[in-house]
Amino acid sequence: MELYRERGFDRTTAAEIAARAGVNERTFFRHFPDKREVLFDGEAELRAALTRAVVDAPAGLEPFEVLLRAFRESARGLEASRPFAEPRWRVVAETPALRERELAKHAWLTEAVVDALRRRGVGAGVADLAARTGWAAYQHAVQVWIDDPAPGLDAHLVRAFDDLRALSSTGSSPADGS
Amino acid sequence: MELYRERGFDRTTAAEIAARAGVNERTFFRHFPDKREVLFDGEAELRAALTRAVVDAPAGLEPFEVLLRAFRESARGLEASRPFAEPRWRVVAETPALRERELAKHAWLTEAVVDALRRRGVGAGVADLAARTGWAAYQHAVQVWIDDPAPGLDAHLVRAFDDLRALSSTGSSPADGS
DNA sequence: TACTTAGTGCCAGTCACTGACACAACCGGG
DNA sequence: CCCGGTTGTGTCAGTGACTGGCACTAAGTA
Repeated sequence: MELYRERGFDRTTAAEIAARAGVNERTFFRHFPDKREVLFDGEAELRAALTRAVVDAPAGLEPFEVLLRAFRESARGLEASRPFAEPRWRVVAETPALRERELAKHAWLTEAVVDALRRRGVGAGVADLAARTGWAAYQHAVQVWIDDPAPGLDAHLVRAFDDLRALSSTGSSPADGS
Repeated sequence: MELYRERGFDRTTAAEIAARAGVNERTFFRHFPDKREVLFDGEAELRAALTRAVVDAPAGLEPFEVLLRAFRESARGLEASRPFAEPRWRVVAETPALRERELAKHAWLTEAVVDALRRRGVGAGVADLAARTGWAAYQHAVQVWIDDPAPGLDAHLVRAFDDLRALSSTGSSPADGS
């Protein structure tokens, strides 16, 4: 389905994608609600995995500890699939319409994290704040890792949460390696 | 232009909007790049105001202190315009396509905050992390304020940053009022 | 074998958006 | 006073993403 890489997303028609898949255009739209959705297929599994990781984390952990654990876990899968995922990132990054959809997916995943935290007994307000800011730190780590894969996503993730702690304590600013 | 409220966004055609504005459909698309953009018009000013607030903040402040100041300042305008903004929220909230666009605008605003922080001499990595997580806390506060306006957005904002601090220090969880 | 269900092709229609061309209003300087 | 350029607009024709409706086929089930 990576006609997108050849001609770019905008210059690829739904009819072309369907033809490449040996199928009718109408049939294509029966499998995917729209043209963009093709690139965001695994998100449901990711959501489930994230939810599970949060819910199944050991009791007694603070919300951010739970989130860091869950993100590190899901990051393993992301790191393993980087070779396949990388060309997809490129297409998404250069196409505004796809970036919008990606952000929507992230909001959807964040909601899942909120729900999962609440299932652990975390209050609604704290769950929302923790999920939003934790997700932001996660995305920061992913972005840094995309630009500089050498240290590994896991290391970037741990560092992001450390830096966030340092930022929050109104004492000293963390050292900046970038 | 609030035909959207009467018939909903999806059931309102660009031709209808243009007609209501006493103008041709083609002319409509010369003023707005697309149908959604109509509802996100002040964003450029908001971006400028946010950038200015961050850049002009007193020297010596920590990144989160700068952000909290800037957000509190921009929140004043938001609080004042709530009566006009509220119906708009409703339309956006119930229309997935508009929520996507809103998230894209937020990403755009976050980038502006990153740039503004960097202009203060904040390192690239810290600026990105602080802007993302700070923005997340801001959005959390706005959401809480939408659901419960009584305490004022400013109070919610201060509380969000306090709670974030409490969440980050791996000691105790903040009390949850929700 | 008869009945249902899922997956597909085909057709016609709506609607967001775009490029091209033409026309009118205004604005500068000659 | 007129003229060339800029700006804002209307009109038309076209592309392409989607949608509803109908018919057909293949597979599963009683």
